[in-house]
Amino acid sequence: MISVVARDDEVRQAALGLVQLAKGQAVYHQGDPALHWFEVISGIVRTCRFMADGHRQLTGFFYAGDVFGVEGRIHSESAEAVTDVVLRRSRSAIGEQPSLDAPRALEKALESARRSIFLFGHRTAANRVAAFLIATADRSGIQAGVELPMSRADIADHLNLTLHTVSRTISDFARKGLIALDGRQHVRILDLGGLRAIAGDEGSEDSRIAVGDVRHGGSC
Amino acid sequence: MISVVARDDEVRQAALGLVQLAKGQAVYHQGDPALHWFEVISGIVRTCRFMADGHRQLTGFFYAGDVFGVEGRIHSESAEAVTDVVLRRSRSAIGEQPSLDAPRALEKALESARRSIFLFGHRTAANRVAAFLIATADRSGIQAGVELPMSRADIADHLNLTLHTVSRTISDFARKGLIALDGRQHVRILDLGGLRAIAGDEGSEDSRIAVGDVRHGGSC
DNA sequence: CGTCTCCTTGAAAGCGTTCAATTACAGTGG
DNA sequence: CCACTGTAATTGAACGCTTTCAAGGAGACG
Repeated sequence: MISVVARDDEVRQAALGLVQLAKGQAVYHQGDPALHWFEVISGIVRTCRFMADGHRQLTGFFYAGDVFGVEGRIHSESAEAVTDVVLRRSRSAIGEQPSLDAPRALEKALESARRSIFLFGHRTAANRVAAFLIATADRSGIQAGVELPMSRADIADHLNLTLHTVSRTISDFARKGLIALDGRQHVRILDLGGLRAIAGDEGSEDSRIAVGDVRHGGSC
Repeated sequence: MISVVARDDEVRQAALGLVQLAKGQAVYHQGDPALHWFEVISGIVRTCRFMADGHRQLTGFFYAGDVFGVEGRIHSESAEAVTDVVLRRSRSAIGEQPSLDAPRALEKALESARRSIFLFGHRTAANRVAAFLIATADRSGIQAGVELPMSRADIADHLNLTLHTVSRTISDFARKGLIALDGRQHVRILDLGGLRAIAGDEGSEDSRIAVGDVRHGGSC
């Protein structure tokens, strides 16, 4: 992991507020003052939080166009480069100088947080991994293929599972013919319908919400 | 929405954009157009999402001062009154008429979403229930006592557990002397330190990312 | 006093974790 | 180009926790 760019704490700033980081480097750390927020220009970033018991919780993966680091005065999570990345740095949206883009950044941040909650809501390991694969495929753009540049441990900490369970589940999917593994980090989706069935949801948010006049939870 | 208030009150409250709902009633349903967002004046509201497999996911509890319903064009979750509630209704923050309070509402929504993610991140049932009790105690205001107006099923769906496991865990805590149960819905915390230890985090670190004070003209 | 709903508790089964070992892969140097 | 080496991923087996199935109890309300 040769650092051809800036070091962790001395982020190099180019003319346009662009920041380049090598794979594995930290954008900022949990507890740092939240002076800026970031937009991903290229590459992938993960945000994570280190709990008192030592285990790591991954709160999101951020792709090109995504925004992260929108928080109060102090970053409650760390942000790290999953791949080599280029970011655009913007002044903090909150508290001080309100930028025009700030509300949009907040919306995107909220959307991302909701996506995480949605993933967690799935009950079983198969549910979560399937939902994760579908969601990742959607965001990667390529329809039938999913790139997984993050490690199994990253996925595990994102889904609140162990890397063993993630690995097992992915292998199971391959065994059942739902997906095909082209190397470790590339997944071809063979049976999207089956995957969706396992995930237990429709996958797309706005288009089909089958809420007729179904009275949920009668005692409400 | 359905109003259970007397006529004269209704008129008075409508002028202020206030809405009153009885326990169990829905504020809006999943899939409804998101024309407004809401601030809790009194009482407690839950937001929930119904998954395709039939199970319910509770994405948050909202207390006085909290804001919910800040979303895109369509509500991706339902909102329901856990107790009798009074709400203030505001015009939708997103897309159309930008209100001055909109960014603040977004910030609060984001804070709430992060809180949920934080809860989910805990590994075991004991972890999650302990974290939930501490968080709820903090928000309820009363230090050593926690009111739990929501059902065990609500808590379970919030923590992604079954109501059985929630019940068992709470009973265990009581058996170990960490808490005392005064009826089903009131919990006295006897050993906050022990509870924190089980929760596996400090609990207070997160409560400070709140966005309370928006500073005007402050320098970076 | 009965009924209803919600909560608690028990026992067994299922699933994910843990511990432990093996295998695939990328980077390096011969 | 191929062997070597360290890291990441896969797989196996036993354990433990949560769920599931099933039953019993506690309040609330008429």
